[in-house]
Amino acid sequence: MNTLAEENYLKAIYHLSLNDLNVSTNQIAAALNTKAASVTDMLKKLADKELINYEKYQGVTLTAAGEKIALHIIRKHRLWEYFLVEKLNFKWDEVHEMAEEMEHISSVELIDRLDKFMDYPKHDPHGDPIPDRDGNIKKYELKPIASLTVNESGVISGVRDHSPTFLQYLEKQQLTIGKQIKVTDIIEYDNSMILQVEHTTTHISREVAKNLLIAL
Amino acid sequence: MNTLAEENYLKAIYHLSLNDLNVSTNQIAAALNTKAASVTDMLKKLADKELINYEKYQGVTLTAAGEKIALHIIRKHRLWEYFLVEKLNFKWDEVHEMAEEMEHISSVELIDRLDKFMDYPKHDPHGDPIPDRDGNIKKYELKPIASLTVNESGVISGVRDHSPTFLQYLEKQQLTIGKQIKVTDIIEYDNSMILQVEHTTTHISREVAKNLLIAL
DNA sequence: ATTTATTTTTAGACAAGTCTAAAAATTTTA
DNA sequence: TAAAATTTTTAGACTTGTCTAAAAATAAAT
Repeated sequence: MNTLAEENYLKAIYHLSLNDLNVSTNQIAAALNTKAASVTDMLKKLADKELINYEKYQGVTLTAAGEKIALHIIRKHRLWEYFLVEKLNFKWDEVHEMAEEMEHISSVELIDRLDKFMDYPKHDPHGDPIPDRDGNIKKYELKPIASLTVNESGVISGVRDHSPTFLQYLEKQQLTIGKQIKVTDIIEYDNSMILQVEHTTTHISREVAKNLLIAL
Repeated sequence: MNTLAEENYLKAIYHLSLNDLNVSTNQIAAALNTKAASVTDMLKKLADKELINYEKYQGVTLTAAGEKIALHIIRKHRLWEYFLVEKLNFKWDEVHEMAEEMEHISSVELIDRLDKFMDYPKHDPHGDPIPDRDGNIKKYELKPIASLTVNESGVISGVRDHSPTFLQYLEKQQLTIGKQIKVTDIIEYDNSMILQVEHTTTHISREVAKNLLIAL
């Protein structure tokens, strides 16, 4: 259907679109670890296939068809991540690279059965929503802990940084998905925050607070 | 490590080696649905990497390194087939194409955990032995039902033809892995055989008898 | 033991996806 | 708003894996 490279471009454009309406060539190049010239070549191909809207120098957006494909890849990625954590007992910081390969396995029937096997999970191990088979995805309604003020609380429900080092740090501090937290103090000097997490207290930097998300 | 194409060539050569010591260019081309000229190109590349022993016009054999890679791919293929049948409830005739994609997922840790998750199966759904993580594989010690004489019996333990049509036929006749069979008669005219399978009687052609294997 | 048929290899070409270097367009800055 | 900086595109080249057509080697047949 589509090549591996095309799928990776569509997925990258989808993710970048969440932050910027028009995605630039350089952004895509950075996300895919390739060069701008290569990106331009591929953008022409994807535009020919009507998977993206592309005008020279103006950046790109996904067409409905392109977005559907991107969401299908993301669905597969997140279901496989869930499988790896829940069934094969990998940690949440270990599964991304494997899922990057597994998301390209083509069978739709396989993914539907996998979904059923795991009893239709709604979120992957990092709290990201899993699109359904028609490409419907729950709107992302989380906000960073950094936006809270003293005495506000919430439930940890997602992360903005998926890097293993960040995830390992959170694990060590017990700051994992589902945990109830409360902001007990904010240090004015550096905007770092003191959190109450279950029965312990943790001190996190503003950097961490911006990348840890709670449910609204 | 190795490209997808290289892995497919090594696997094909391994399978063909089970019937012929030296595998010919044309045999490989037929197995991979490609042209002899393309095969020659790839054989040079694999020989450069010392994964095959190759002398012009003489056919090829796998080196120890090449065989190890082939067996690793086959291990992954068969474990994924087992997963698809035992965990996702696919039928034995539906899993080959999916496993062809899944066998190229690279993580060794993933496969070891999958193996454990399924409690270390020894055979895939078609009765083929699953190599261990070091590339050791049980010697194939099965013989076709066609080699039996009247009143001999055995347990169905493998197939020589993995095509969906053959597997579906066997399924319908209840001729599946693990079934005890006994030859009650052989029709001299066409060498077809009458089998006792549990409490029923089935009549199979010589063609089928050659492709259905029982344990020694 | 030659001729014929078959198999295999070489030669040259092509598509996908990438790259570097240079040109063109856009954006920023003074 | 014109010059400078940045971004994006074009041009041309390279790699991987494939192909067709033709040449070379091997095997089969008379």
